[in-house]
Amino acid sequence: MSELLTIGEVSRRSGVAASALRFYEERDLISSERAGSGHRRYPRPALRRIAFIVFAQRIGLSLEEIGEELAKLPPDRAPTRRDWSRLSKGWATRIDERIEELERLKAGLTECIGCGCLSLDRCRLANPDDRAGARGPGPRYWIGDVP
Amino acid sequence: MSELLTIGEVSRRSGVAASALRFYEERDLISSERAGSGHRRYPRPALRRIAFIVFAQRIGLSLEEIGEELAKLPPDRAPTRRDWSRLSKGWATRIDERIEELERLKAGLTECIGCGCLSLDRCRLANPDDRAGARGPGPRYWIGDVP
DNA sequence: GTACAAGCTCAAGTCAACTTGAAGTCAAGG
DNA sequence: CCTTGACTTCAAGTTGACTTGAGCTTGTAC
Repeated sequence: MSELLTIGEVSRRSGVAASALRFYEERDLISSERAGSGHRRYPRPALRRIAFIVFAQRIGLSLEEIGEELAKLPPDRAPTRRDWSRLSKGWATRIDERIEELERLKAGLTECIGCGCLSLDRCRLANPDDRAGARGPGPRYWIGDVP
Repeated sequence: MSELLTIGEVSRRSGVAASALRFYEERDLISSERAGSGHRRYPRPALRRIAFIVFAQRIGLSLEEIGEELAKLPPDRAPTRRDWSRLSKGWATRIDERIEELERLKAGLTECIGCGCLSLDRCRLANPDDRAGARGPGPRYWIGDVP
């Protein structure tokens, strides 16, 4: 097990498909050195970077957002623990918001669907913040049944 | 305000774009009667069905899953409260699971990224169930950094 | 030296959930 | 009658996150 890892090794260790790793590289989320052959060689810290990406995805960030976060890392030196933990600051808030929404939805499960009203101003399927946050394609909010 | 609603009215009342409503109809998630003109006319119960769809989406179900749920409703009569609430049974479990994962991720935020280990067997970014549940494209789990 | 596994690039395909556009019809007000 | 807005269908486009395939090169094991 050498100092530098091949894409296959990184893929097995991270659980991320090699094609996905190449894709991430194309999007500048990760980078690799090249062997004389043109094959990718990853230094061990790349694994942490990839872990960070997977982690952030599970939380709900898009690759673009993740890229913006990663761009905040110092380009000149290997990131320290402090660097990493600074990045994930603020995520807790995001997680909490999503958890709150899920709690609301869970309440609505019995209160709204159970009772049959299913309208947001009376029940609590979504709050004003959710509505304000509606953007992009697809249904993002439920306006309610009153004029 | 008549007995039957036009697609525009339903769109305004539900917050779901008319194009999305047509799309749902194509996917047999909702249905409509037609006026002589060929224009869609929705009976009021359609609003509840649409609310159900939006609700289920927020919880994280795909349209296909939602379709399967809706197919369980009695085709011969208007669904009752009991019908609706039977559908949403089991969702609470699903919500709880997702909340638990988010809690784990939140813990990992400080424990794993903070400490720098970022590997799942030692930290708690994902549990065995998550790994087993890995399917479909994209990274779904993090195998860890040990052989 | 010869398989054959593993890598490479680049273009194109996939999937979900819609949206957009074109080309035409219908309904209501003046 | 005419305009304007709401509606229709059908085909094609969009976005995100990848995957797949073709065609070619490299590395390793016997």
